[in-house]
Amino acid sequence: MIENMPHGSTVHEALTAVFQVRHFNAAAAAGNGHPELAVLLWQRALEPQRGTWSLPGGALRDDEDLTASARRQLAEKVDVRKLSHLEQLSVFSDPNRVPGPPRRIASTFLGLVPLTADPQLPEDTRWHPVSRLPQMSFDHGIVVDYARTRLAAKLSYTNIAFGLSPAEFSMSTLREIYCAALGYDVDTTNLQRVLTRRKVLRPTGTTASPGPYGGRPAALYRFTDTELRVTDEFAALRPPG
Amino acid sequence: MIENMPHGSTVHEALTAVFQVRHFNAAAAAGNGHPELAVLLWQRALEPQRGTWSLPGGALRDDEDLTASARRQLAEKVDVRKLSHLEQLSVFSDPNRVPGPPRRIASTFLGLVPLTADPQLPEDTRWHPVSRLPQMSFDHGIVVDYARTRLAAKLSYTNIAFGLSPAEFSMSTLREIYCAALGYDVDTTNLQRVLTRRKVLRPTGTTASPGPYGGRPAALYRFTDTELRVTDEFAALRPPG
DNA sequence: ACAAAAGTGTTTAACCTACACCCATGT
DNA sequence: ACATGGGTGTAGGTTAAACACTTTTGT
Repeated sequence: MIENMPHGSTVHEALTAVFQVRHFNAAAAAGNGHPELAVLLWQRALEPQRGTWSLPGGALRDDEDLTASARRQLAEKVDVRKLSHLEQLSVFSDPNRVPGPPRRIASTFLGLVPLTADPQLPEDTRWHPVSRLPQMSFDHGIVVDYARTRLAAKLSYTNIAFGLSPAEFSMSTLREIYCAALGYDVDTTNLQRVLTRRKVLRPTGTTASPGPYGGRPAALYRFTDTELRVTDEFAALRPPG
Repeated sequence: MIENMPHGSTVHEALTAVFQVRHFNAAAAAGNGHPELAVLLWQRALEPQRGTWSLPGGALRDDEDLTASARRQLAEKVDVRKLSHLEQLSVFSDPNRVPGPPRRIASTFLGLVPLTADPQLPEDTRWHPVSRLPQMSFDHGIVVDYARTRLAAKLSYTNIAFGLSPAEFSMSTLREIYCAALGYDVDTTNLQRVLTRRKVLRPTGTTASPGPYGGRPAALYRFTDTELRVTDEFAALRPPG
C-alpha cells in the first residue's frame, strides 16, 4: 500500500440541498394554489461562475466531522434551529468537478425545513422551486436532482416527512406536503391509513378551526418520531415467520 | 464563506467491503452444507493495530475519483476482473476514527464477486465469513456491518444479486446465494416468481445435468442486466394511474 | 420401484388504490 | 337548506408467503 505519496492541495467540502415546501405567490399564500418543493440557494458574487446559484456549503475543518461542518456552513445562510433533518448523501469526487486548484471533493447532504418555518435569509440567498431552477454552479444541479430523488424515495418507505411538516397538522396539509415533494397526487384517505398502519402518525385529539367558507373542522396529527425510521423495510423477500 | 483557512494534512481514503458467497469447509465444498457470505480482509503486519484485519483500500490520488481509487487499491488484493459490482456507500469522517496525523476520511464502497470465481489472494489476505469476523482494525467492523445491511436491503428491491451469481445458474443455486447473503431462508418457488415478474431473470432454455444421486435436471437462468437496476421502486404511495 | 431434485398450482393473507358515501360546520 | 371541506366504508386488484403436489431423472 502506497499511502504517503505526495499530493496537491485538496479541500473537502460539505454541500447541502435544503428543501422546504413553500407557497410561491400571493394567491397561494392566501390559501389558494398549490405549494411547491423549494431548495435553498445563494448567488455567487465572485468568479468563478459569478451570478450562478450554489448550494450552501464550504470546507471541512480539522476538528469537525462532515455533519458538523454541514451544520456550521448552513448557519451562515439559514437559522439552523429550523433544520429538522440532515443526512448524508453521495460523494462527488471527479478531479475536474470544479475548476482548481485546489481540488474539491464534495460530500453532499439532504436537509429539511418544516412547512411553517420562514427563516430570515441573507441578501444573496433565496428559495427556488425545484421545477424552475436557475443557472446552477458547477455540478450543483446534479446534486439537487439526486437529493430530490432520494427524498421522494424515502417518503415512500420511511417517516422522513416529519422533516417537512409542522409539529401539528391536518391530513390535507400533510397531503399537500406529500404532493409537492413527490410531484404527483396522493389520496388523503389512503395516506392517512398507510401512515397510521405503520404507526408513523398519531392523532392529537384536537381539531383545527375551519376556513372562511365553513367545512368540518380537521383533526390534527403529529409524527410519533422526530428521527428517521425505516417503516417498510422489505418490499419483498421478507424473513420467514 | 471561509474557504482558504489553513488546515493540517488530511488523507482521503477509499475502503471497500468486497463480498462473496463461499463454501467454508471440505464437506461444504463437496456439495453438502451451506455456503456463507464472506468479506475480503487483509491482516496488518505493522503498527498501528498490528495483527488486526482491515478492509482493502488506501489514499486517493490527485488524478482519480474515488471509484477509480477503490478499484486501483483492490487490484493489489484481488483480481479486479472478477469484480462484478462496485458502488459507493457512506463516508466516515470522525476526526478521531483512526490515530493520526494525518487525519483520514474514509469513503466506503460495496464490492461483489460472483459465487464461482476463486481469485488468487496475496499471503496477508483472506476471505472471512461475516458471521465470524476476526478482530477488526479501527472502525472497519462498523463498515462491514453497514455494507451487509445495504446489501441485504438491495437484494429486496434491486437486481443486485447479479453481482453474487455466476453467469448461468439453477434456481437452487440462486436460492443458496440469497439465503447466505440475507441470513435467513428463502423459498425457491417464490424467489423464482418474484424475480421473473420483475423481469430480473431470464431462462436460458438449457439445463444442468443432475447430481450424482439423480434428480430432475435444473433449468438454467441468467440475469437480464449486469448493471444495478431498481426493480420495486415504490413500497407505497405509487404515482396514480 | 424408489429416492432425489426440480417445478407447478393453490390457498391465504396483507396491503394498497380508487371511489362512493356520510359527517360537521359556516352562511 | 346548501355549499364546503373532512372522514369512513368498501370493493377490487396486486403481490407474495406457505405448502402440498406433480414431474423428471439416476440407481
